[in-house]
Amino acid sequence: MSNTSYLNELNDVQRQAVSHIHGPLMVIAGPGSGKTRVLTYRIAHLINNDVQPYRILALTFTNKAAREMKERIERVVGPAANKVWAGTFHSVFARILRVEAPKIGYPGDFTIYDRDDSKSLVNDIIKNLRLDKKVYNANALLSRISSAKSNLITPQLYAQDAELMSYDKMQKRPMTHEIYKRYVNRCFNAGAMDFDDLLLQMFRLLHKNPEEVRAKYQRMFEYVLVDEFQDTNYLQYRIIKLLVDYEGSPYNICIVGDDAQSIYSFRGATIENIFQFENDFPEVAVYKLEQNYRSTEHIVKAANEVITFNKKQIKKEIWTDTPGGNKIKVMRAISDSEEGRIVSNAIIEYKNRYHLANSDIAILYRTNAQSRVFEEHLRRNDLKYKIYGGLSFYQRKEIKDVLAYVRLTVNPRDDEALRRVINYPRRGIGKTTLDKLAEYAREKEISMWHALVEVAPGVRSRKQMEEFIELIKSLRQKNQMSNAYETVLYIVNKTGIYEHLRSDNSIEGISRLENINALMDGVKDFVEQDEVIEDEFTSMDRSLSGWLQNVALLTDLDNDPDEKDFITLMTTHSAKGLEFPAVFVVGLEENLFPSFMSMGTSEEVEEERRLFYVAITRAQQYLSLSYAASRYQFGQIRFNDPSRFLEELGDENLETVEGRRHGSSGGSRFPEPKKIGGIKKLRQSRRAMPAIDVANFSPSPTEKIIEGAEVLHLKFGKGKVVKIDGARDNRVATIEFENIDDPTRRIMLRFAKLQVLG
DNA sequence: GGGGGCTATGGGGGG
DNA sequence: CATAGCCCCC
Repeated sequence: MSNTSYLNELNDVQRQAVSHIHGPLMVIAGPGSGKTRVLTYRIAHLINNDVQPYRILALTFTNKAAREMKERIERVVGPAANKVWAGTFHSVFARILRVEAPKIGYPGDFTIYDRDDSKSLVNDIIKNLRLDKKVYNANALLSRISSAKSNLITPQLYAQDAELMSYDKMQKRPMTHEIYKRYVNRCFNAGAMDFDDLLLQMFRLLHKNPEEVRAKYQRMFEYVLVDEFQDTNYLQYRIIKLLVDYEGSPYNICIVGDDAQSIYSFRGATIENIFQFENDFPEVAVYKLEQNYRSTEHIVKAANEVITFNKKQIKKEIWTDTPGGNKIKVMRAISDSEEGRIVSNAIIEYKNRYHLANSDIAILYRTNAQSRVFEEHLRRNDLKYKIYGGLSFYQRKEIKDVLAYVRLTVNPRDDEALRRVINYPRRGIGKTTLDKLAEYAREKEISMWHALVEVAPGVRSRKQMEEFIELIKSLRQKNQMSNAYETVLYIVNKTGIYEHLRSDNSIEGISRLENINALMDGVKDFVEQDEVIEDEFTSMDRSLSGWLQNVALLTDLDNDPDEKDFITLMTTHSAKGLEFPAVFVVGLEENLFPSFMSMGTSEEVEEERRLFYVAITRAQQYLSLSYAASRYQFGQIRFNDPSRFLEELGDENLETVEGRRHGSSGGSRFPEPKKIGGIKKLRQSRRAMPAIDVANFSPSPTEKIIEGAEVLHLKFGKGKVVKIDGARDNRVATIEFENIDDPTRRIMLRFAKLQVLG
């Protein structure tokens, strides 16, 4: 046995968990309690105890987590770490399905439909059925379909389920089951799997082939570990059980999780799996990691405090033995843009006072749309930053266009890809032709590609269609003879995409071209990867098809940025598992965090609270929370109360910051907020703020704004002009507003949006 | 029958 | 603020 000095880096509970080799094991791990360390050291420990690396399966939820895990294992055991089956549920199953999918009727080169593909497919089905797409909302239907799949409810079972059917009837969507059925058929006929299918088809594969397939993987995966178990759904748990729960199994299953950090119930995750696990594996050994090594005392205490407002939880209290540290700062901004300014000013101050690097700092928000104002202010202050998520590289139009051709090259039955590019670049195949084609395909239950081949000879746009067919055939032929890079190069040239983009000299056009080039570089890297791992699953993976499968499951989070020292901007969801010396959690307002979409039931609010818990526990030393009194949301100004979560942190952990004056900093049209009171007091004063009917708001011409006029301002509400000074373009109105804390405001008429009343 | 421009509509978190 | 669908022109 090799070096086991890593055991000395662990506390007692951690060490027990790591050294637990045989039988089921559950680790409940609070934030910052060394969960990843336990997981990786346990894998290293297994390898040191002569377990073959490729017989260890470690499932995570993000590629990043999987990659980090591998890197950390490698530091202990060396290159053998690369043979561990560590990856996301989706990527590991996709890898297996590439080999095994033909056993359940799919091609090995199956396409992965992303969310947009699924959505346009559902919309097409709705159109075919002549249903009202306002009633039959594609997103609602997709979430219905997704949750059916995640609960192993087939279209047949769905139609027999009285509860589901009556719910749909109540929602005025009685045809949901029919849409579900058609959706499944259309995906299957296109040789495509959506994200849920990667799990569902894996389940079906194991379930239907107990001898050849299931037994093979049961034997292969001697040890199974699941990270973030609280985020698993029913289907994922069933797959895990198929792999480890069988006659004669060693039951070497280890799950790691924290119910307080369960934030994915919207995609079917259920904490019930934790309770179920204890029932299914009664001999399970349970270890609770509660000592927090990450954050200073006030942060830890506030986190404990806030989570007690949730009824549903496994009792657990995190603690730290390093007392002291800063209190949590709470900052109020008058508007969303002001919030951007306050936060970037605070960042500058932190960097100076605490000598922080950009990379020590993160701004976390509830929704991607909030990133814009921070971006603006950070750029203005020359602070380097990187935004994660949002429109990822692979979701950009030009990238999706190229990928659609790649998909067609690999699998011409891919209807969604075909629809996307059959007329891009323009080749004279319009809506009418496409509709005819689609109808033909639907009647004969064949793919659009086959329809195209059959229909082409006898119709008016014959020539264009035949050209397209020849194009795709030539791409396929090229792919037979060349490597992935050469084929993609051929694709962008032969299809005319490259030419088309090069003729566009706008800034957007140039950036599109750059993106295509970046994509090409990516393929090249992929092809030239020199790492050779010879097994049934990876030896063939340098192909175009392998590359496609790879990128289909990548997200923005997976790209390493060129610049190293940057401030991180990301959603609270994607921040899970990360930590930063200084964290700014922003937009802490009712209707935003908690989200207006999740305020209906107490369960939903509890999930939002767990999300908040995740957010604040990312901070190691300096935590700042901010909220804006007014904010642009959906194209209008909204006034929201400060988030309820701010009141749940325990006042002794908070420090409410006075708005500092930065008179010369300019840029903002809004005066600094003056004295900031306690949050409760603010709440009351805010309530007096009238909601402005934005639809009927129309700014008056500036000459109408004279002394004594009653005016309405979009952000500040109703007020009276007391004075006008300056001349022409530089006129400034002094206005007393009725319902804001700091009523006297000076407003530049050139920029102001004021409506004269009466 | 295809192409281009305009209007209306919807808008969360992610593999 | 982005995309889909619609209308009008070629």
